[in-house]
Amino acid sequence: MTEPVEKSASGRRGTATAERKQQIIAAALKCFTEKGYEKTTVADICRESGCSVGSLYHHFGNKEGVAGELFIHAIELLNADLLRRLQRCRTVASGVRMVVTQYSDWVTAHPDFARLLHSGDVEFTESAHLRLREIYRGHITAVFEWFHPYVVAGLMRVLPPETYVPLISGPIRDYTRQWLSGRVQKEPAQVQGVFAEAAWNAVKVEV
Amino acid sequence: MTEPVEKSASGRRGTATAERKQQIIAAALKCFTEKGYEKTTVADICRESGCSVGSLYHHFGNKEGVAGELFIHAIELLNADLLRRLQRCRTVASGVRMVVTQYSDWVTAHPDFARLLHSGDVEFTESAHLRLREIYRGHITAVFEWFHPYVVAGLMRVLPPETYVPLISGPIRDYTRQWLSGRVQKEPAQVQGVFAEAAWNAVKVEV
DNA sequence: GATTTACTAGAACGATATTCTATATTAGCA
DNA sequence: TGCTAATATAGAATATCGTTCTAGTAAATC
Repeated sequence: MTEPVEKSASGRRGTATAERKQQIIAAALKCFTEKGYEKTTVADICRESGCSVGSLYHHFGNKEGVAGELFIHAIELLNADLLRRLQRCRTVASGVRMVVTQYSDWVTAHPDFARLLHSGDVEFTESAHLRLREIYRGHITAVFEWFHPYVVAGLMRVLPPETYVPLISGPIRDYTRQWLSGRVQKEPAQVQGVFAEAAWNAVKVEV
Repeated sequence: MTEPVEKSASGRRGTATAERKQQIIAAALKCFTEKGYEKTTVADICRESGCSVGSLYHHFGNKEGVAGELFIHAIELLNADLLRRLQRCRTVASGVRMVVTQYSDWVTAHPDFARLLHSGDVEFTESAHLRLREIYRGHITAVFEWFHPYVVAGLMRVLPPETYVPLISGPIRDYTRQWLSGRVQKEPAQVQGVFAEAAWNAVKVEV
């Protein structure tokens, strides 16, 4: 199980390579969405993208490699969208609520990505795992930096650091999970109000 | 893929069969805990339990069948434990807090079961799926019945029914997930106070 | 005791992820 | 431009693993 190549992409070759990888990624997303990760075969992905197994393994190392890149791509879209929307908030309350509403809007708009992110059965290669940890750390740091001034100003409760994320995002994530598995009907975006309010309630300073 | 046999267990044969099934279940739990569901092979389970493939398939139909029974067993332990502890509560506030503290106590005490319940990559047979839905429905009903009088009495907020579970249990479940994946160190039981308080805060009637 | 049913065993099978070998294409450079 | 090394593609071969099949054993029932 050798790691896939990662080379400087110069000229025509580079863009062609990037396109091919993109085709495979797109085909994989389609297959995973239709049949789930476990049930899509690499033959499926090859058929859908029109590439050979050799080519797929050359670029991604293995099936997990494909899923890993797709997963990371999805995470980065989600994270970037949050930071963008968070920058526009002008009060702590709206910032906390935004964490919830952005998440529910995003998963409602991109259920295929959401399903992938929640699926849990994607095992990662060592390198993807490390990269993911790094991305998570960076994102959390950026979000905490946004909130930090308000904590200092006494507008947000001081809590054990590792509890903020579950307190604010836990309920909407839990609801989303149930929605993806078909246990509840209403889209996350339709019930975000309740969860956004609860999130602010959980971290605001009592009057 | 024929369904496994399910016969009346009478005499020596019956107990021997039950023991054998139990051995397989126990071996499976051990393997899943050590290597994860996907990476344990049925050969692993057979080796660990000392049975043959034929025997395993006779009793459980397939690998999912083993995981399904284990999963259901775990869920039922968890649910029964909650209902037992909930019955001893004498106020709404303590009941809501109990939902959180019981969960965190239980997953801390049974991390192997917790890992299985959170793993997400167990696909179920049709019958296991239906049984699971039934169990979930019954449990939710029982829990809601306990809380109902308090809602009627105006001591708990009236919210969309499908939001109670995420509001109360979402944060601790989310935290547990992070704990199981190694992203946070403290056991759920060590931070349950914050989440129990938040749960009550989310559903209590404002003064 | 005979017969049916439940159980066990392990070989055989089929599907699928992965590796291997060969070939083609492109980039870099003399 | 032609040569060489690095990249990329293709598909056959391999290995692993879930599942099925066939045969044999033990227990229950009559």
